Amino acid sequence: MSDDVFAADGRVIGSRALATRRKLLDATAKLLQEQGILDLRVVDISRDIGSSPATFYQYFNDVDEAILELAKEATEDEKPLVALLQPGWKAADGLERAGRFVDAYMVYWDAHHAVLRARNLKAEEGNRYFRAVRTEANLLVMDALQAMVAEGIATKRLPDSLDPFTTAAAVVAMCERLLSFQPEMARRGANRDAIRNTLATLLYGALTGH
Amino acid sequence: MSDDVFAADGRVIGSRALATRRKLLDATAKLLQEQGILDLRVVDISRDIGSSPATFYQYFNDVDEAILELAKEATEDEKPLVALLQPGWKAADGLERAGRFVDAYMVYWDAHHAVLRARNLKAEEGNRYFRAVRTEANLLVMDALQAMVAEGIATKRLPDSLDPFTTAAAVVAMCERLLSFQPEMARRGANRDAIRNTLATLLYGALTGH
DNA sequence: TGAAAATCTGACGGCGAGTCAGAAAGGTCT
DNA sequence: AGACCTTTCTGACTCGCCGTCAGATTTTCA
Repeated sequence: MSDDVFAADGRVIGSRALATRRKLLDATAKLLQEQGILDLRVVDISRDIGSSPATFYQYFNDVDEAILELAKEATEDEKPLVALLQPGWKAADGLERAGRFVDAYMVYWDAHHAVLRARNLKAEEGNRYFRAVRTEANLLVMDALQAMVAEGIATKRLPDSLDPFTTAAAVVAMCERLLSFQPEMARRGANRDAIRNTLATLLYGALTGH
Repeated sequence: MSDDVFAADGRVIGSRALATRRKLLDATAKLLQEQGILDLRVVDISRDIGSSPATFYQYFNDVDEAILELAKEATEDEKPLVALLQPGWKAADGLERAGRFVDAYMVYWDAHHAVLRARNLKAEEGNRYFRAVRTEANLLVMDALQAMVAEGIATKRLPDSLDPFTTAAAVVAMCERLLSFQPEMARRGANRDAIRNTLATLLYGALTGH
């Protein structure tokens, strides 16, 4: 009943319209990636699908609304990451498990980095809708991370000067931001493997105290 | 001879023009802070100083050029941070020294976050000038961080699976990004002190292995 | 003070945002 | 098939900002 999709004026749309809307979203994602959010034009998106700006406004009140939709779709792909963050990383396999999480995070990031960057920018600039989407996405992972830190503190491996929630945020921050730097670091000689292993080591340390 | 300041057409400008240019830069910073980069209009900047758009274009070819200038100015304020990152953080005082660095970083971030966010966005979207400015700024701090990590690895306190450069990048990433999250984390109960102490603990751990 | 240099701005052409009335396409019923 | 209705699309328009330039205004200094 409620996976109905709506046009900008609120009416439920049919299958032809749904296809058009999908094409617009894909074109938005593509151009966001190619040109960046600052040069994203509704005219270009429309032209890209061989249509006119008026068509775009049939489905979205503005570009933000389309990006927000893409951000929500990206959140779906973040959910599986949680499965890689079950407590109990031990010396024997902890580093390897951290590595697997980093690998998965890299794949996720690669697939959505343009949209995630846009989402974060809008969230940081105070847009409440983007804030909500980012929070929802981050909490998925952060709840799991927080539990691991709490366990580490309980077993005295980690100092109690760590706030679990903030530590979880720091770990997410590290992952996101380091991957943003990636192209530039590559230019300075740090390759993908070095980033991967360093990130895994840092995560393992911050989360377990090993 | 070469701290001359130039207008957009390349001529050297006098003191009246310099003052106008300064006012434009300040207004740009103010509006960047208030409205965010996506809604920044040359018209608004000009209006803010009681002038017309044409005046803006006397001094800058476009808004990016003004933001770039502000980013360069922000870099100056980052330099003093390096002094807080001399190797030799020991158990006795290391955590406290990490805390002092975090404090200084917070002040720096508060003063410039709008500009730094804009700089990072442009850099990540591939703008070479913003990339260069960001790299220059980050390297100041990262060279110092890298040296500390290298020392930690040499003394076997840190595992050699850490790449010093990447670790340095991760530390910068954590600082930058965590402060971005700050307003949102506050809403979820993590106060400024918790962030400060957690960040200090994580830095101390990542840099020294303690 | 008057002429030259420096600085500022009104006014304009161009382009993208967003709207709306009506055209086109698709579906239904007889 | 054809008349009619609903859904979807778009041409054409207004508005506001961008970036330019010629000329107005202010400052300088001989």
